Amino acid sequence: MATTRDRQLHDRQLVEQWRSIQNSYFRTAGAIDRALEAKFDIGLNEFEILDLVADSEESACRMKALGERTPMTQSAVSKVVDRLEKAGLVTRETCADDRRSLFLELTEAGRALHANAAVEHRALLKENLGS
Amino acid sequence: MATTRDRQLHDRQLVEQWRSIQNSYFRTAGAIDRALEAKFDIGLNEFEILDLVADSEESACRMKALGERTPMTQSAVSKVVDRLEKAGLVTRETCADDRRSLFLELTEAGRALHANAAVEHRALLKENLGS
DNA sequence: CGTCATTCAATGACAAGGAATATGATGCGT
DNA sequence: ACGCATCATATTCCTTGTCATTGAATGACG
Repeated sequence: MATTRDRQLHDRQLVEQWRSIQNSYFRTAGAIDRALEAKFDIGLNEFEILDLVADSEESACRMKALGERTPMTQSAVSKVVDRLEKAGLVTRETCADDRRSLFLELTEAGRALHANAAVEHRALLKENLGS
Repeated sequence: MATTRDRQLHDRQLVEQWRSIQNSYFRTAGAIDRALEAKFDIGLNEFEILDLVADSEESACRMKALGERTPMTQSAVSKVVDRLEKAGLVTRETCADDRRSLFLELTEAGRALHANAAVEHRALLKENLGS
């Protein structure tokens, strides 16, 4: 039977596990964010969106799809795309068959920046996630 | 020798691993945050501080120590404590031997709320982290 | 002591994210 | 064709976080 002491021990381990996840998440995200900011003048969230757009270089009306592949809110995605657009890295193209939806496309500058930033991103992931 | 294809595969796995960490972090943090907000009217960060204060129910000039045990910035901690104090859950006590530092102490209300919230917190950790 | 560098914490200006809501487009039921 | 629910996105408002700076206290050292 589970004693009170067992329960406390288990709770303590859970909390330790959680703190360790938090730390490694923040350490990694922070390192990547600072590096991208410094070298390419974009934040982590902006890169993540760029990365998703680059990844699905095919059909479909993006915005919606993006929302499903990131933990960001719909409004956060909308604002990140605003910034990317202002920075000249992506364009919003209206979608012929459903004018509510939007296509996102990388500009040449966007493609170039993504290529370089991705190298940095992967390197920092490797460094921080081990393996 | 490592081919270009090997490198691409490895990168893809790294990115997958990272997205999985992100998702589980946000899922867990989000669930806890919403639950605490709904039932106890405090956010996750506020609870984490409360938890740390409750945990080190002993000596030492807190604020500083807190900064070392959480990924939050010093100024974030300061503001979280502001809110906790306004909510009547902790008090800032000046520290006799170093008047730059501060003690934090739980009020009775703080202790009570922490006790209840901790149950919820642990339960959600267990649910989300598995085990 | 008097200075100077350092430390702890608070603050103000600003950026970013979330919730709720607005806007406009679609599509269904009648 | 009209009204209505629903969908994709944008926008507004508010909260929270960060950065840089400030203020006060301390400590080291000549």
